[in-house]
Amino acid sequence: MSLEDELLKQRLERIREIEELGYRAYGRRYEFTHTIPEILAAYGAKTAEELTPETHVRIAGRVLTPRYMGKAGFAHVQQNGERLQIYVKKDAVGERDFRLFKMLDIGDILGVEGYLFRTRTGELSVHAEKLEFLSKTLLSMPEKWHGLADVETRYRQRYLDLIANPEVRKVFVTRARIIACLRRQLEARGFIEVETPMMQPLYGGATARPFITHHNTLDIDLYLRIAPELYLKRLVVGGLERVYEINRNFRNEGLSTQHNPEFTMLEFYQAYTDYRGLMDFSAELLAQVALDATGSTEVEYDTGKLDFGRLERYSMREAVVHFWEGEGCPTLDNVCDPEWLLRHSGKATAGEALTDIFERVVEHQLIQPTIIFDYPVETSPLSKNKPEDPAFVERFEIYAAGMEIGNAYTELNDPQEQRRRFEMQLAMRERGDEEAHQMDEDYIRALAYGMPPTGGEGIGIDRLAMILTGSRSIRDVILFPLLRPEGPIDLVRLMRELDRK
RNA sequence: GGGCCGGUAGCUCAGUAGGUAGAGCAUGUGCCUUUUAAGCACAGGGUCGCGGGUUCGAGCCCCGCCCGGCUCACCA
Repeated sequence: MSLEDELLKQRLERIREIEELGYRAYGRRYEFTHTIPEILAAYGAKTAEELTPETHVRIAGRVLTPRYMGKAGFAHVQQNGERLQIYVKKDAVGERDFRLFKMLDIGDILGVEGYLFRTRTGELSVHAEKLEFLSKTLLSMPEKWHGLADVETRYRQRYLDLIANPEVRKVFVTRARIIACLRRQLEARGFIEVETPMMQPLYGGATARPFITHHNTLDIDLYLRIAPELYLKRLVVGGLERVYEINRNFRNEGLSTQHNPEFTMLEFYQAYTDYRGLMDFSAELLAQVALDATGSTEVEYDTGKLDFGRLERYSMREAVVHFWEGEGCPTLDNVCDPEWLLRHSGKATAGEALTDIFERVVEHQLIQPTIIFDYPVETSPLSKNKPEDPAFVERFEIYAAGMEIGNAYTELNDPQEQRRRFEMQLAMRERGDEEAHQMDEDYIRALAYGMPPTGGEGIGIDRLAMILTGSRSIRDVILFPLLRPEGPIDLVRLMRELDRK
C-alpha cells in the first residue's frame, strides 16, 4: 500500500473518530472575536502582566506544527498569513477536547476559545478552554521548514503555495493594492470604470495573434480580445470622456518570464488631453502606486534601485543617441536620416529601422523608469501624427527594469486618416504580416461621428506588479499562470475505493 | 521552436565507480502538563517522470517521449 493510500485511509478513519467524539469533521459557522492578525496587532506588545484570563478570545485557522507533550501541547494556528500559538492543556479543556487535540493533523482547521497569555519563553498564546473542529485535511501539507519549493507544484496548486510560503501571499496582497491604488487615483480624477467585450467579432487595438472561440447559437467565431482600446474610444465618442478598464487581454503568442497568454491591462482614455498630458499623469500615477505598494517611490529590484519618483524622458531618436554603446555613436541628424537608419537595420522603412535599432540598442538599458516618446508612424496605426513631422506619431512608452510597462498616445481621431492607416495595415497583412491590424469599419463609423481630441494609455498590471513585488517571473504575480495540463491525479479513484469500504 | 538545467518517499533533498534505494520533515505506536524546526524509542511508506536499448546487473550509460525552470527568437 502506498503512503498516499495509507494516509487517506488513516485520515478517513480519523474523521470517523472525530465524529464519534461528537464533532463535525466539516464544521459550520464559527464566530471568532478577532482574526489572528488583529490579535497580533492588538496584543503583540502587551506584557505577561497586562494579559489576564479576562482577555478572552475566539480564533480560527489552520493548525500548523502541533507539539504534543503528554497531557498538554502547543500548536500554531495560521489565519490570513499570520500565526498565533495555542496552548492546550487537558485540565483546561477537558477530556473530550483534549482527545480531539491529540487527533489533529497538520492542516486541519480549528476554532479555539480561551484567554491570551505569554508562555515561559514569552510567546503570545491562547490558553485554550474550548476547541471546535472546523475542517479536516485529507492530504499532508508541505514540509514545515522548507515550505513548498517545487515550482511546478507552486503554480499548479497555488493554494498550497499560499499556505506554505507566506511571502507569496504578500505578493498577491501587493498586487491587489496596486490595482486598488490605480482605481482610486483614476476615480479621484473623474474616470469611470467600464467593462467592454472580451469576445469580439473583430480584434484590434494592438498587434498580436488572437485566440479564437465559437458561439454555438449565433454560429460565429469570436476572438478573445487582444486589447479593449477600440471599444473604449467608442465610449469616448459617446461622451464618456474619462473612462478606464482594468481587465484581461489574451494574446496567442509565446510564453516567457514576461509573457502570459492572458494578462491584465489598465487602459484609460481622457478627452481633451494629449500624450504630453498623459506623461505628467503617468508620472503621478506610478509614483503613487509605488508608494502604496512598497512604502516608497524607490523600489529595489534585481536590476538595482528604481526611482518612480521621477520618470526620465527621451524621444526615441534621442534615446538611440544617448544609450548608444561602443563605436560609431550616431548624431541626432543621423537618426533622423533615412539612409543612415536603413544602413543600420535590415528593415524596409526608415521608421521600422529606427524602432529596430531602438529595440536592439536601448531597450535593455531602460532600467530606471523612463518615458520614450515620438514613435514612427509605421508601428502605430491608431496614434495621431506629429503636426511638424508626420512620419512620427505622438506616442510614448514607459519602461522600467528593462521591460515595457506602459504605452500611450494622442489618439487618432480623424476618420479619413484612420481609414488610410487601416488600409496600410491591410496591405501589410496581405504581405503576410499576421499581426497587422484588421479593418474595423464600425470603429471608423464611430470616429466619423466625431471623437474629441483624446489621450489614451495602457499599463501592464502584471509587469508593474512584478517590479513592485520584486518578482522575476510574470508567473509569480499571476495566481494561476497557464501551464500544460498535468495528467492524471488519481485521487478520485482512491477516494471512491475507500468510500466503498 | 532552439540551447542549457531539472523530475528519486506526501514535502525538502542525498545517492560515490553501473552492484540489494537513503536522510530530515511528515505518517503510525509508545513516553512526556510552558513547547516552538519540541524531544526520545520503534515501525510503515518508493512504477527512481514514461517507454525502449546497452549490460550478468541501470536511479546512474544510450535513444525517444512527457512535464517544468532558465535562456534565445516573437510579443506587452
